[in-house]
Amino acid sequence: MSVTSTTTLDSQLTATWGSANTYADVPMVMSGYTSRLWPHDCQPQFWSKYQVWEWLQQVMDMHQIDASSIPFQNFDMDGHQLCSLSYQDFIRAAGSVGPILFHSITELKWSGQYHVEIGQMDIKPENRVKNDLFFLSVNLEIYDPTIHPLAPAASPTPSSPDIKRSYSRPHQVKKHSPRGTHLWEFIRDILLNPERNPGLIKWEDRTEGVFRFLKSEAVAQLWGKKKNNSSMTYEKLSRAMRYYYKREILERVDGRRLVYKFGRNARGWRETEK
DNA sequence: CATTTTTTTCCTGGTT
DNA sequence: CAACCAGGAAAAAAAT
Repeated sequence: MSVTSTTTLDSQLTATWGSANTYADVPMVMSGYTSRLWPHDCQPQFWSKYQVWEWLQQVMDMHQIDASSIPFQNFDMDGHQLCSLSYQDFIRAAGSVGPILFHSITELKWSGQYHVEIGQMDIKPENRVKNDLFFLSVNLEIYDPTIHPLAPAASPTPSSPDIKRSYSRPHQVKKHSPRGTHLWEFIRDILLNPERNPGLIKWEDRTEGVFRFLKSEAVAQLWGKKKNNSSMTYEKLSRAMRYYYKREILERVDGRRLVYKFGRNARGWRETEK
């Protein structure tokens, strides 16, 4: 293969997101979206201890903070208790990471849209480690816009002995697509996180679910980063996108290049989900 | 561990 | 010409 354009998208991306990813003290406040996706009753207030644990892991992951830097024991509580903690409580419980956690939970509280699946979750410590290594191995230091609030994120799950699917409820969560590891979800999550989406993809028609890639190669690069595949290209990514037509996850939009449209089988992108 | 689903690679050929 | 779009094939990766 001939390595054609080796234009460093890295620099382009890092330049765009720049230092915004260094969380000295909660810089960007996501005041952006007012969406209320996922009508799930998975608001932090109702989280189980286990879910609180997951949330912790995810936040740590997305900020690339070593999980051992905060005493998890301090968060041995359920969602209700977690939500009642004050900013100071967070500082006390997690030190310098406190603000980040506080910011995260605050966001989740008012937007009530996290969506963690308590059903079946593979619980393997290895996954955690694998994820951490993944992040560490990534040369780019860009902030992955897809791992925030509504994104289930790549991080599968940490291990937690007892509390597995303890949560009662006749028919557990029916969803069977954990992590947001699918391409279309990745794309969706970028669209849903405008604050951290430096013009990579843009809504063309928000209510119709039409969007357009502004920086095709950059998105491919980001996708590749997530899949730990540095040779991802838009050419290849787009092939995968085209397979979604058949499954009606995407609808074809011809004529306009780099434009796609969510189909009836794509969920979670509407501002006011059913 | 086997099967099925998704994604990745590669490619030929057409289009903007 | 460069950058896309369309799909077919086949292989690799992920799920289940």
